[in-house]
Amino acid sequence: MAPKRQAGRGKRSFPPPDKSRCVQVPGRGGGPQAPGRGGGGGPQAPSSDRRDDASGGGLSGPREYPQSIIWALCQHKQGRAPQASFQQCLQQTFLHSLGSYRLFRTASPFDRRTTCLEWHPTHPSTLAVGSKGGDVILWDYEVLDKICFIKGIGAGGCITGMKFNPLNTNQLFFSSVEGSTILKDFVGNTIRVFARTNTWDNWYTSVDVSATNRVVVTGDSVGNVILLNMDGKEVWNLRLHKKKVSHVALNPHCDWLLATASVDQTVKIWDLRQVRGKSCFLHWMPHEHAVNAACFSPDGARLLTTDQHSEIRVYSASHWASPQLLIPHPHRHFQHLTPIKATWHPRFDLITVGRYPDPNFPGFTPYEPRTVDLFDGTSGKMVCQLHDPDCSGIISLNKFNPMGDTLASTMGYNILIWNPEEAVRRKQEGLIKAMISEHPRVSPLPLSSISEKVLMDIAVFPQRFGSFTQLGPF
DNA sequence: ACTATATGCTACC
DNA sequence: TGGTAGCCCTATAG
Repeated sequence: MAPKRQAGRGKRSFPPPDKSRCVQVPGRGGGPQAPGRGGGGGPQAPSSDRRDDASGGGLSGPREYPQSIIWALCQHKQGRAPQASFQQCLQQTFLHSLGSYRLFRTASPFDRRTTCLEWHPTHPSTLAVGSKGGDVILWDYEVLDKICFIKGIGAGGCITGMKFNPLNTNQLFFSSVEGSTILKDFVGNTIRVFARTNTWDNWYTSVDVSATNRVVVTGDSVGNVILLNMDGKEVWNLRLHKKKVSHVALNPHCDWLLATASVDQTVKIWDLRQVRGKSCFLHWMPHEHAVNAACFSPDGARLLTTDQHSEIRVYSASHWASPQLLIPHPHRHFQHLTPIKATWHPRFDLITVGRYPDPNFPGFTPYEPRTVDLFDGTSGKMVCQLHDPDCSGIISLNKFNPMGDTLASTMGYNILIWNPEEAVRRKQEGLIKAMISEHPRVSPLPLSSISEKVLMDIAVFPQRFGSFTQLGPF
């Protein structure tokens, strides 16, 4: 038998929090044990063991009717293509490009595990990552030394939730094991304290913010949820769950709709306007295990839940009573692992989640790689797996940036950035730039004169190409 | 190579 | 309903 462990149990006296905060640049640029190329971005070994089920469908032949992006673009430009089919075609194209995603850059700036990951809402290459010691890094991965580092308190400082202030993107909301939900600027100055427990026995576990409704929601480790306005005034504070609240999420399109997930093995949907107590939920979704996360889809119509064992669920707002989709997926809980959370892609119907291979999960194979798995959000089929042979750890958190072309992951102490093969991209961008200077709009160009690869890029990521923004429906 | 360490969760009394 | 023994079994530093 394994030796008896005593970590993480019972009452322990924590070191008194050192409240002094300072700003510093982390000393370990890439980290001594960074997987291969901390901050570097050198040539990448191709990942040979990726399974790419998507390649069967999409762009096998450029002129194949009707999946060809050129066909779809023509149809769309002439106002003929049904929106759904065009969107589907773009998704197929994106899936195809996922096959070329490689580990682009890594960083290991912390002295403890990463616990939290959030992209900047408008700057496409900047992300914030929080750690178990309360440290936070703000990192522009395109500019190697452009970082902010907010020092945490060390033991017991764990960042549990993070959200850029939608009213001022130079500020971040944090919930923390240190016992507060707080708004700070990038230098670490406290702008406002929204909640404080004043005890080591209870702490905040998650935070979300609505810009339209001007409210802040935060959950704690004993089941309470607090609703506050942007000034920090408490609207209500109620015990909505029997155990720790693991996640709170406001619906992006319906700002009075709240989802809460808990280790009490339930997810609940609430109407913020009429919450009175734990029995006032609109809907109640019991799960087989504790639940790590409940995320609304970008259009607000669906809810994605991740449990602590082997289930990912998708619920539809039109029918909360039973899940629309139940995806079996190994991501079991372990005490010293950051809980695995599945997320939506911001623009396509895709779900991203880290795999923790489990000998008891059907289909387990020895030495099964710890991949990042992507699922189709409607069929539930796995469409792609990302893996880099130099990154052997379990990847707990995964999030695509708001533009949808870059994936950030966290693996233990490390931050990983996945991008389409860099050389290919640069080449394409060079091509596009040349095209733009020659032709300010794509319309006068005969479609046959543009390579399919270039068209695909314009269609899927028009934001990259300035003047083409008007082309798509997004 | 080996060990200590790190605010999880469940079942049970 | 509260306290805790037993179990889940990673990844890092020394």
